[in-house]
Amino acid sequence: MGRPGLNRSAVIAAAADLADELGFDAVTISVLARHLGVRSPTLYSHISGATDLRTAVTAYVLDELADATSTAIAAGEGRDLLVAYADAIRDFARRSSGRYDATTRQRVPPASDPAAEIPDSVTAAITAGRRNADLALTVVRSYGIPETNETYAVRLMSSLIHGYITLELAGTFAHSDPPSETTWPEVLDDLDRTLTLIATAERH
Amino acid sequence: MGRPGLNRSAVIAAAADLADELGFDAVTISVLARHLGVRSPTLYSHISGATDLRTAVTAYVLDELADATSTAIAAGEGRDLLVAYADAIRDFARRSSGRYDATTRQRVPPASDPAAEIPDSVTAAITAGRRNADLALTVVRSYGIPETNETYAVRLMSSLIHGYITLELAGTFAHSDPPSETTWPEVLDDLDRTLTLIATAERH
DNA sequence: CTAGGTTTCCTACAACCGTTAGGCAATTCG
DNA sequence: CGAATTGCCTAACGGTTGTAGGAAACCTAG
Repeated sequence: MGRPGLNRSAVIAAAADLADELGFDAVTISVLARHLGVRSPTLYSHISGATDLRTAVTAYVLDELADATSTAIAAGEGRDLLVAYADAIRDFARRSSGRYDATTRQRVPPASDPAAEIPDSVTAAITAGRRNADLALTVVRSYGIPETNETYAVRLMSSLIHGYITLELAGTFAHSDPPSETTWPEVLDDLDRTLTLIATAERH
Repeated sequence: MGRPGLNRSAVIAAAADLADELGFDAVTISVLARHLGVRSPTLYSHISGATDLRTAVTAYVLDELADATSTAIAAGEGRDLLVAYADAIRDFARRSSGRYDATTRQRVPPASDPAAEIPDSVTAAITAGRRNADLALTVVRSYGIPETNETYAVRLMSSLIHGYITLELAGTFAHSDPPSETTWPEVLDDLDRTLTLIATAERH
């Protein structure tokens, strides 16, 4: 039925590649259409607009990231697990910075109109986001952190990893010694120490 | 000489306010012109284009942020200084999220063409960025951290603070207990502990 | 008070992007 | 082979960036 050609998945995957090539800001209908060798209106058969496209890319990339970290933390626990997890995220961000940008640059819609339909891409992004949150929880739990402090530990770990990667990618660390490559393991050392402390010591 | 009216500073200040009102993405020639009650081409007398405008806003806001943290850390040392510093940044980000976005969303130009002129707004942003970096260094130094580890400590502290604020602003912490307000002081506690450790313990 | 110069702002225009509407052609199924 | 389905197209509209050139307002000098 009908003739074969592009489909939604192919369009979104191409958009993710485009983000890596030219930056997430270049993920736009016209640029993407040019890259795919079609005219702009063609894409509206597969996506419902520019925001839908970008949100769909975010969801797609969040799933890729969850896949990457998921396989990285397949084995090990405690410090090894933390390093594997953090390295997986950082490697992902360095290998494809446009994709990583997509995971952070997408604002959650203000949920303004309760009558408004929630697009598929939004729920997909939320689901994929939760998947990543669950993986972070797995890492924290391997430290034996009591349930009361799980959320706190996830926030601490995520903030530090995300913050370091963001600043590194923005070039903030590029103009001072030592190289960012050197300080990264030290950051993980200190994070490991703190997570261990949270697991063992009683907190007020 | 000439008639009075807008000038570059007024335009950029208005753009910063616009970022807080409608988000940094809304900082665009046409929207800004509408807000100022003039036509779009008018703004080209004061700025050289959309990118120049956004970069100038970044520089302007980075200076505001440096002002805020600078007065916050006027007194105190160690833990008190850290809390004052971090709270100043977080308060700034929460009070004006569009402005804070401007500090992070601006990519450094790839410095592609060595023959290309570097616009004033870019050098201003770099200078303002360095001002903020120096303030971070002041906080770290008050812990008595040896010079060898200063850069590392700045990176650790900046990553954690920036990461937490970014995720908090993105709403990542909004759907889990305890509230973000509660975990923030704990983050600073752990950061204080780690900075103290870096200052006293010998590091490999 | 008038003339010049300077600066601000405007209209007009070209190019590009997002988006909608409607039509042609290719493919697949009965 | 015919028909439904689907993919892509052209045409067109509104909005945005950016350029060119002109008109009005203001300050200063004579």
